[in-house]
Amino acid sequence: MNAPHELPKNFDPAAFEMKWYRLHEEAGLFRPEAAPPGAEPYVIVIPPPNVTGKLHVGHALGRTLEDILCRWRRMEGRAVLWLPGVDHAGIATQMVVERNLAERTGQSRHDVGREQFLEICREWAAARRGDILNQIRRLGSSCDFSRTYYTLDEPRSKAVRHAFTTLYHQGLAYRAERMVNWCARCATVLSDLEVNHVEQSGLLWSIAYPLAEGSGEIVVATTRPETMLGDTAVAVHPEDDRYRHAVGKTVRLPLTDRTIPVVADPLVDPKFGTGAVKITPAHDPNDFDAARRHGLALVTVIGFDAKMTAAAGAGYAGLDRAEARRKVLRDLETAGLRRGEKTHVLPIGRCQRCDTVLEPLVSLQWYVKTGPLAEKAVAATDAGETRFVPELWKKTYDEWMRNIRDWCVSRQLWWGHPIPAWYCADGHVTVPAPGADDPSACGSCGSKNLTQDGDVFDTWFSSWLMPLSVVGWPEKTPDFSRFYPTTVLVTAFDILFFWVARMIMSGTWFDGRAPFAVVVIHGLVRDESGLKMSKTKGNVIDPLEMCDAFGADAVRFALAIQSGTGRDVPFGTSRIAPARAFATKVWNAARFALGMLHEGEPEASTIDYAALGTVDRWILARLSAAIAKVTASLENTRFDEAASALYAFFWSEFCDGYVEMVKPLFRDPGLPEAEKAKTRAVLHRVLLDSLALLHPFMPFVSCEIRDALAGDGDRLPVTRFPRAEPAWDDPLAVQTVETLRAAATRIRNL
RNA sequence: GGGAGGUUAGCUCAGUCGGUAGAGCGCCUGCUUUACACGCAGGAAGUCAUCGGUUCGAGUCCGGUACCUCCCACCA
Repeated sequence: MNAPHELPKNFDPAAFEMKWYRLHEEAGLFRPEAAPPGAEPYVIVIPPPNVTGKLHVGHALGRTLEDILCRWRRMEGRAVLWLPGVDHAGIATQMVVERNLAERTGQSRHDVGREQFLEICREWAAARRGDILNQIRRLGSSCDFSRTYYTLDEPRSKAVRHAFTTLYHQGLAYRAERMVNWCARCATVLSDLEVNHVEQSGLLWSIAYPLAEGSGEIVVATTRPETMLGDTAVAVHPEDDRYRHAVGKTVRLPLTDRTIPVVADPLVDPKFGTGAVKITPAHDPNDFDAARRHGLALVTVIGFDAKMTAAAGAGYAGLDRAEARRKVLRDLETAGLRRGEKTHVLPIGRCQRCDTVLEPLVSLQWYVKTGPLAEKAVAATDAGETRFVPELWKKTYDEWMRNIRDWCVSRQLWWGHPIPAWYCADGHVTVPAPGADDPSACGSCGSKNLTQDGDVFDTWFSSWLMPLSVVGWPEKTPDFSRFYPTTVLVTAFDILFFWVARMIMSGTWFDGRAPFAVVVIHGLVRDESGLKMSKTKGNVIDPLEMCDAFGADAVRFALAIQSGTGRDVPFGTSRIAPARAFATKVWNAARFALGMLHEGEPEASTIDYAALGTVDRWILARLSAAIAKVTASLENTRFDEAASALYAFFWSEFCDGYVEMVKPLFRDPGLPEAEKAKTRAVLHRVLLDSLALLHPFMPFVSCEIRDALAGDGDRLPVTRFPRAEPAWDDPLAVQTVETLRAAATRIRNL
């Protein structure tokens, strides 16, 4: 414990913020082991930031809210475990490393080869990992860094393998040939969630398909003329009189030498377009299904590189899909088969990562059968095992869970967890039992000639296990038994499906217990006028720059006080400046108080309540009310309410009210020292409690001042959180002082 | 096409159980009052989107309308 001391006149957060962080981290205060033995655990797993990324405002908000909860609960005596980690970010990392490689050496990943490329990825990721963790520290996040996880490390790899092999042997992981979302730029399949549907205005072309028997034609309408080269039928509605005569006949497929049948299918909407639809089973999900119903062949005319294949015909093979479209339209025009076009708005799927237009293609991939998992998850959330804050998100979650589709978990990338599946020359699949080693022979035919699947898992296939894997699952570690399930998850709504819903599935499926008791879903951080941040608008705010300019305390407070009921959070210098002003206010109030307190005996903390006057009783009553309000607000995860209550109490009541009222008292030479000592004790107590109350929100300035005041800045993170004192409730004193203050205002007006 | 949310001061947002509307920023007027000009003391400013209903009383509860936002969605 340091001796109480003076504070410098200038409030300079940079002078002490990181000093306190390092001191507390090194003292092990952020580890659950710092709590008294037997303390009830309080566990939060950090949503792991991508190793490719830099801490952005969204992270700053999430980490701030988590830290407020963790610091508060820690001060309440809970064994707080806040687990930090970093995500290996499959596609994102591979993209960055590939780009770097190309810029540096002009080589592609294929040029350097898989092993070499993975080594480069590993080195790059290792170099970046520390940065992002330090950025989390800069915000003051009181994580237990001794337990830091990485989604691609040994324990996490074990968990991924265990999960997949378990699901496989339960019949819930399977390999199937289906129509998938293919990104030709990333050269991988994507899950449905990774597709951005964007409405786009395009054209709907009408094309005539002549009847094979000679006279007549059927005009089909399409938005993708280039795929006609892969048509294997034309479909019309069974009840459509216009086309009834053609059903069962064949048409000549223009630009090819093929003839294709006309089939009747209720899927066709007679009112749309021409009422006749070309069927291209290899390039359209609906047509793929229709082909199954009618036993039609698949003709693949677009390849995984988004170029036309040999099957597209001599004139088209090798063309890019866009060039192919132009050529097809030109050639149809020449053949006299174009029948006009009209504008049409259609939803188009784009790659979430690189915005490339996705191609629906048929390919063989690994899937997780999500139905049974979703059912268990929903049963748990319905039973209240996990509560959503705000509650309305449960509806969105329920809705998604009800309509859930199987999850495509394989990716044609190199960077990620390898898929533990082996194939023999005959195509038999061998997946080891959970916990078993790599197979040495085919499980079906005994062949020793096995090749491991060359794909890796979707990054989310490691993330969805987080609450389990970070505490050692599937091993029954001491951490697992103590810290699973976790207490709270704080996250933005944009990963509700990607991450939150899937974690609930993995927890309930593999362990039986939901992975967290509460999910706190916050909004998006926007700029100070409420606009979405974007590079193009140039309104992106770097939280770390803001920490340097205003102090991390101010950044945190600004975020907390704006984060209302799960809604978007306006943020910017106009929001941070008032928060810094508040920190400065606290600083200066403390400087004043120190001056008063140090004139008398330093240990002036014993309050003789019965002997106190009205003003002292008033501020104690208000302090108690503030404590009650802050505590209740935190219990309801109303960070904005808690911060506002603190701000209003400290500024309006303590500084503008109490301090101004006691000033003349301290300066009155006629007043006996014993009288002053009573008020000094109250001043001391109010300030001490205020700083403790403030600590979860502004950990640094609160420590710096507590250290000056009581010499215990090093222990503040584990100092008891203030509790409301019912004995201080004094409505009469409150009313008297409030009447007095109102009267003062009236007099000043005169 | 389905679903969710929003509309309160110039701006960004609070508003608990229905009882005479609040904050921050901005604006105006005074203040170098020895903690603080990142401050102090005051002030102006709202038809609570709109229509109807319930009620002694509605920003708050119920129904409709308008506009805005977002999410989900394989129909050409």
